[in-house]
Amino acid sequence: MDPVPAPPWRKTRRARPVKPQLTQELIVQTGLRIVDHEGLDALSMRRVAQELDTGPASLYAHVANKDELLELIYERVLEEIELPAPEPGRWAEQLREAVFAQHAVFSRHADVARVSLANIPTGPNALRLAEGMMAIMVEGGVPPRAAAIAIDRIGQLVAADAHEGSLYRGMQRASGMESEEFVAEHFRQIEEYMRSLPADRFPYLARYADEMVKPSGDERFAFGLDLMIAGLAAQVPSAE
Amino acid sequence: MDPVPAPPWRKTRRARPVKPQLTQELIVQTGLRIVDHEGLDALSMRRVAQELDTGPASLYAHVANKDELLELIYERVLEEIELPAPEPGRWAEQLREAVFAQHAVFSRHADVARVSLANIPTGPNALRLAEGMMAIMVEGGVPPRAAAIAIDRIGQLVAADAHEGSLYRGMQRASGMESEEFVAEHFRQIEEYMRSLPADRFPYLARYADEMVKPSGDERFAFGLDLMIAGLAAQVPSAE
DNA sequence: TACTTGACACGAACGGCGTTCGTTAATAGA
DNA sequence: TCTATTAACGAACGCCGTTCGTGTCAAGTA
Repeated sequence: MDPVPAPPWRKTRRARPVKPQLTQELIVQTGLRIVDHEGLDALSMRRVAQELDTGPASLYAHVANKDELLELIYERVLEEIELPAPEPGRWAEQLREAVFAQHAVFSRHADVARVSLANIPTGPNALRLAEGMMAIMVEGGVPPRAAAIAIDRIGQLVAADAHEGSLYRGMQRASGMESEEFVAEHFRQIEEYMRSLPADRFPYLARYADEMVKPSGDERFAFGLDLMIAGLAAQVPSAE
Repeated sequence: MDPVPAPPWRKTRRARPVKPQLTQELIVQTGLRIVDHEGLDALSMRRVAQELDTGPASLYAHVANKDELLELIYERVLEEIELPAPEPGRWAEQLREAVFAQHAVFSRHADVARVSLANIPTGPNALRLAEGMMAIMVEGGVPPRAAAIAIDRIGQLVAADAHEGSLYRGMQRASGMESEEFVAEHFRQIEEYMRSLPADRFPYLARYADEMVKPSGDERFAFGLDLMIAGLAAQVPSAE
């Protein structure tokens, strides 16, 4: 279906608005859509170009390289995260809520989290989040030095956890099974394996296989976060 | 320099022990050496084959695919980690030491940590470590359920941290600078950037840029770990 | 109106990757 | 000594990120 040349009597102005003009914005949108629908591994310059009905070379006029594209996609996702204004009395709850909000956004865009692990985030939105969390903690009485490191550690926690989630999504995608039954089956296998270990060399694993396998991803995440927040609360001077 | 056919009067037995026989063991060793010296990104089936003076196809007789090779390399590294026998009175110190031991091993093999993040480790050595840490904690009085999740969370912490370290190593490798001056320069830039932010929109970052940037990687790691251990200690019944 | 310029678009190609196929060569067993 | 098995491997396939040189079209200039 080769394009027929436009008849000469038609005004040649606006010759091809048929294809939306290529912009960085459009490329980032398209990239994010691919990552969300098909996973990070499916994202390639060629795939994005194909989706936009052009060749890979065309993208490089708007994006320096694939790394920059990934960074732009990541920043776009961070934009979705909202932070509350500090209320000193309930800094711990606010911090917890803010972190869960981040967690939720990364759950929506599962594979994007892998990008945050692969780069040290310093874009404008990463700074906005750091500022907000710093405000909540410092106003709540957490020593600035502890708050500063805590932001780093919590960011790592969220990223690592979302990354893990994305791993399961990838395995499930590869297996072609339904999400729930796949994860259940996977954990069932691990538990069975642990129980089958020789009880003389692995007494604890065999005994507590249940405890090791059962907690859901969300429970594990909340557990780790609460450990950290509790430890942080112990460092608020008035609480000593 | 084509090989000259061996003279017929020489015993043809042991025709070519010149090249050591290809084994999985040898392939894993070679792979680990490449990862340690040139980074994970430099590891390819072709690179390993070249190092062993053969073609990439030859490797597939001993290793299913690249993922399996990575898993084998990872297991090999885990072998280096040693765990103490539990002494109930000082479970927290023992746990701390065990985790630092893991951290140290991953520092020696910086890029291998990225493998542990990309797979959910269930090999024999991963189980051995889980068993040992479970023993230390349960004998110390930590509730089994909390201990089980804590192992998961601490493992993630170590992996994420080593991953971050490997990131810096990669950036440094790419920049061609010396290790120390590069990291120092990088942090100097970030601090300067934070200080330059508009103080009305980023008051905390501008004010506490120092605290955010200064702590070393080891300090951050220890901080996060200690938060978790403190939180865990609070869950030991006798301590309530 | 005719010509120049500059930015965007893009086909083709380069060198790399993981993996597979079909063949060869060497070993071990009968 | 002949045969069955298996490790080794050259060549190729279909991907990838990226670059180069060319084409094309709109805006600016004379």
